[in-house]
Amino acid sequence: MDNLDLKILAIYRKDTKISAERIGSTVGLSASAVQRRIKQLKSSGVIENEIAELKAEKFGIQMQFIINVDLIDERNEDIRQFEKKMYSHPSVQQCYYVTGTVDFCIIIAVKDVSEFDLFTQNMLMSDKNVRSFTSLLVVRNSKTDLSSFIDHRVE
Amino acid sequence: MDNLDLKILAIYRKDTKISAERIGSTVGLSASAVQRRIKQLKSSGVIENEIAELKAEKFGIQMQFIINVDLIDERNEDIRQFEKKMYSHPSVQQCYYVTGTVDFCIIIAVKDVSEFDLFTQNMLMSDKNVRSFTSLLVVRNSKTDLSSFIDHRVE
DNA sequence: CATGAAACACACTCCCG
DNA sequence: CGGGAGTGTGTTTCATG
Repeated sequence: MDNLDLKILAIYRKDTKISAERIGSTVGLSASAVQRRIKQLKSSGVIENEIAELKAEKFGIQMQFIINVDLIDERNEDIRQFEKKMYSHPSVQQCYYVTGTVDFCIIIAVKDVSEFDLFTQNMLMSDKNVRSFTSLLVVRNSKTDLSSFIDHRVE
Repeated sequence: MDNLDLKILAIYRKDTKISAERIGSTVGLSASAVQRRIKQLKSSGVIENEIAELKAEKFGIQMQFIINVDLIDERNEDIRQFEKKMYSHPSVQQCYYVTGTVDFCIIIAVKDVSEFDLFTQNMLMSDKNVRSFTSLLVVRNSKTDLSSFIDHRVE
């Protein structure tokens, strides 16, 4: 993976529908070469998958919460069970199993406060293995993921 | 947006390279109809963008941390400034501005502990407006985002 | 060994019934 | 909505350096 690959990734990552010809014209390569490299990046696993990001508001989702959860029993089995329970719920976006002052950091997306309230009641308060949890309401969040990482490494 | 759209989204969201014909054969529609609907979903903004997910390990990234940050001054200007600073750093994946016991919840991806140490020194400890912060090491995390939300709503 | 150009195949676009 | 002709894109092959 050389610098040309990074340049291609920096563009392609943000928009997988862009044509290889356009990428080539900005990185200084023919369309064929760009397509070959993208294909190679896929087969080598650098590009894991190509997905569509959906606008949550279009589904009535208006709020996000970050919830830090502290469990009582922390055996491997308990951890797995809690994880599975979280991922089975449609509101759970992310479920991080962490080490530190808490055991889990989960991010949920809900319609309104009452849906959040229902979530905490049905998924956390009623769980005998949940010792405590604290919630943070997300006011603003701009996704980036690996974007800046790649962009900072190009050229 | 009807149930057919949801069915299409559930498939297309996970793999934007799948052909409309294959989607059509599973949802019971012609390729033309599927393409029309996808086009409509894009123009209406339900599909925000189509991106590639990259394997962090291929870039030497092995660890993730969740850092909860408490600021001293919380005027709009201070908030914006801190946000901007975070997003300018290549290790920052997510930066949530939240209300609750802390002001920010940021998620960073780094190569090793020393890179994490450098981050806290250069970005947090040296920041005069950072009152305190606590870090959580991510042990395990399976991405889902809106996946389960859509999948739960299909049919 | 990777590149660029050309022939090919496939998927999307658009129009029409 | 489904099917067809037309267009554009990715794929493959080949010759070149």
